[in-house]
Amino acid sequence: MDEQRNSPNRSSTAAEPVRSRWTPKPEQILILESIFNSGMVNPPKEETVRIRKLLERFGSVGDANVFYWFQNRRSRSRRRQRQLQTSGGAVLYEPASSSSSSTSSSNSSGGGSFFPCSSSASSSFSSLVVQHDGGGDDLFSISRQMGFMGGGQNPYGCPSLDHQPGTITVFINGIPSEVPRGPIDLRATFGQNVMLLHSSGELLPINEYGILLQSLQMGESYFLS
Amino acid sequence: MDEQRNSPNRSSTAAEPVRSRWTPKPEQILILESIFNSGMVNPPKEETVRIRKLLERFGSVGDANVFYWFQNRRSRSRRRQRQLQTSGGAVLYEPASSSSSSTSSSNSSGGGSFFPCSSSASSSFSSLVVQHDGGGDDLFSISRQMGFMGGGQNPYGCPSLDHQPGTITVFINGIPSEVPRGPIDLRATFGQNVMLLHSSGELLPINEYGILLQSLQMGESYFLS
DNA sequence: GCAAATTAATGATTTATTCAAG
DNA sequence: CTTGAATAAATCATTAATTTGC
Repeated sequence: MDEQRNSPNRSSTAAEPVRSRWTPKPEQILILESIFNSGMVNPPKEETVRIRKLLERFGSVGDANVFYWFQNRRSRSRRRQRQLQTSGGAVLYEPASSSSSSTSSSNSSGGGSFFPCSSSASSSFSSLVVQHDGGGDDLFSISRQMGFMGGGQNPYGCPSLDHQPGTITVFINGIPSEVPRGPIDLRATFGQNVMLLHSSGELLPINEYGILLQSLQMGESYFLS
Repeated sequence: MDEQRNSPNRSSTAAEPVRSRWTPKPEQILILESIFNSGMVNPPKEETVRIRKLLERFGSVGDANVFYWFQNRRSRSRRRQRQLQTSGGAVLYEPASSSSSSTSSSNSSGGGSFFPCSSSASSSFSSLVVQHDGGGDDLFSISRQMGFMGGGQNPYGCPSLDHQPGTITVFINGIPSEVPRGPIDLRATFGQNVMLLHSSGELLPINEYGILLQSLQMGESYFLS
């Protein structure tokens, strides 16, 4: 990291600090989740700034807020995964959430189309089963996954301006499914402790955050865990 | 904290990252130690900026460097103290250092007078026994000791511009000694695991970092450990 | 003396934990 | 109860001390 606590607001009376905190807009959370699930789980400073600028379209944010968000996202992902690991396991297709009812937690809150995108293929996933509650998880540690996407422009899916076309159709457990091209957050999509096998029997490699390292291939067949 | 890693330099060839790091000047270390030992162990952002500006008189520094320095100083203080706690203890007047000989470690390197001060009474201590190697230590945790010295100007001893006059004379173990007015880092001055008693028998309170919470009183007698 | 090799210090990064706003 | 913010602990990585062989 860099700097340190910012104390964005300080009461003038100096007696009671009473800080307030950033409350991310649903649109912002969608963007952040999208980026995280696209595999960029620990954006370097440079990227953080770009992300912040993106988010600012929907409300004021600081670089620090973005940094914190990713830090907490990683941390809590990992923790939940660990708890799952030690206690009951092998719950396939489980929504991963703890609280009961609707749990419109965080993203997927509002209804409308947020981004100035071509409506489809933003952070789809939705066509497949669970309403992912943002519970992608991992195990050990990672170092320097930065350097994604070379020198270029906008690495993330839709939130950016010029994005890659769209989704591809694959067969998962025999069911034709639309998935986005590129890395996929397996656990966030299908639930915890999930593995994906190609029809050849080969296990698809995922990183520590449960994200597929390569895109699924159009028209291919895969099987879950 | 705030931001995050900065990657101050990046090789243009992109093959070998080879980052370099800030190497504080002895003068800068003296200033930092002085501030830390004065009791400000976790300066808030605002203070950090002021400290950085001070340090810049002796070489380029960033706010982040200052923040890191205090963070590491606290952390390593605490760790060393913990190790002392668990293993052998009660080594009085021990220089706290591990390596053998002269150990002109870090600060106290050059000979001349660093600060544009009135030569005397900068970060004295020196008149008393051990050549403090910067081994002040503490125990558990602290939160918000900020708010020192009210709204004002320059809280630290000499490095700042307009400083408090000077030192006072007290008797320690019967020996007349010059100590600076204000908080004193007990362990850095006298060694690890040291306590100071007033001649009345009362134990002087120190904070978690081994720093006296109040100034010694001119002419009084104190006893070590 | 000196430079390569080794070790010790310490700046910078990441992870874990804790606190508190909402 | 969730989660943004802050901090501490652990770790990584580079720089300075030092040791060693010539």
